[in-house]
Amino acid sequence: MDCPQLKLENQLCFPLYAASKEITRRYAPYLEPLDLTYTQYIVMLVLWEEKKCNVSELGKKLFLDSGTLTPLLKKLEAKGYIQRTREQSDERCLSVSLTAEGESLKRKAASVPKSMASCVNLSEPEAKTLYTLLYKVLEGFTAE
Amino acid sequence: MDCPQLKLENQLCFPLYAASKEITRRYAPYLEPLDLTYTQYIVMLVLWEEKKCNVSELGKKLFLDSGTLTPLLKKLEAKGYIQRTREQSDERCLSVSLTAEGESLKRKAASVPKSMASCVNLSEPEAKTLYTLLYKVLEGFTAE
DNA sequence: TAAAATTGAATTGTATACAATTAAAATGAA
DNA sequence: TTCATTTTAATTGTATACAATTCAATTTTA
Repeated sequence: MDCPQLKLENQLCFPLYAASKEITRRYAPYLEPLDLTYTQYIVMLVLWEEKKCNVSELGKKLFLDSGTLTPLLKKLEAKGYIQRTREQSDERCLSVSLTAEGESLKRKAASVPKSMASCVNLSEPEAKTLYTLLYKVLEGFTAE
Repeated sequence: MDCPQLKLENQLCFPLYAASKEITRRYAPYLEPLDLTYTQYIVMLVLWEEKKCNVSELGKKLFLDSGTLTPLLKKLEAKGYIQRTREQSDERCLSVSLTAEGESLKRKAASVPKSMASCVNLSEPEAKTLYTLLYKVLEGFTAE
């Protein structure tokens, strides 16, 4: 059995998987001064934009479920970056919002994207193409 | 603070992270009949090509370390797909090779790539471009 | 309106991931 | 040749991920 389609080099999934992991790993040194992991960082990105968000909204935006988010949000709360409160109007919903400390952390994070961009060896147009193709893959999925 | 560079939509890392996770997740139904997870599957891809490989070689090819591979390889051994033996010439090295059952699993796996490709909503040239850009990112990293 | 269905988080269980450390084996230098 | 160094896996500890289940709150329906 030759099966060229089973060769690692013929998979599209693999460089996607490997590149994603490598990028996440290389974020760590830049995120460590903020006391954030990569996943915690993208949650903070949403909150810096939205100010307030419940768990299911976070999950939809970030492709994460409550099994991942619940413990992660408890950690962010323990660090003092966010508050978790039940919504008055619907006690099922957990509302997540920034503390003053969480808000001020945004200033320290401002330099992270530039530092990371310099790690990725792509030209601006290449990066844009990659971005577009990745979103096309994602949207092709959500279409189901 | 406006900080456009901190918006989720301006990150290249995020669609990479999300698309990778989604693809991995969508492999599961196709891999379940093989009793393989995604990571176990890519280990098998290497072994179907190489026949024999030690842990550090696997790690280099797949961007995984021994902390991930050691327990994963023990599971593949427990399933009866691989053998783990110390090399005669250097007892530090653990040689991983296919059993007859692991080898014959290749036949059942042959249809997986085509099934997955149909999940990804890209034209052939788009997929090729994506592939090339992802490897460029990966190679830019290994250059350090 | 009371029961059924749905929704939103939390919990449980399994499987990665990776940093840091450990331990054994092999190599190299004095 | 002996001891320090290096190499290779394994182990430990922390942090995701996600499927499946549970549980409480809300909504829908008969």
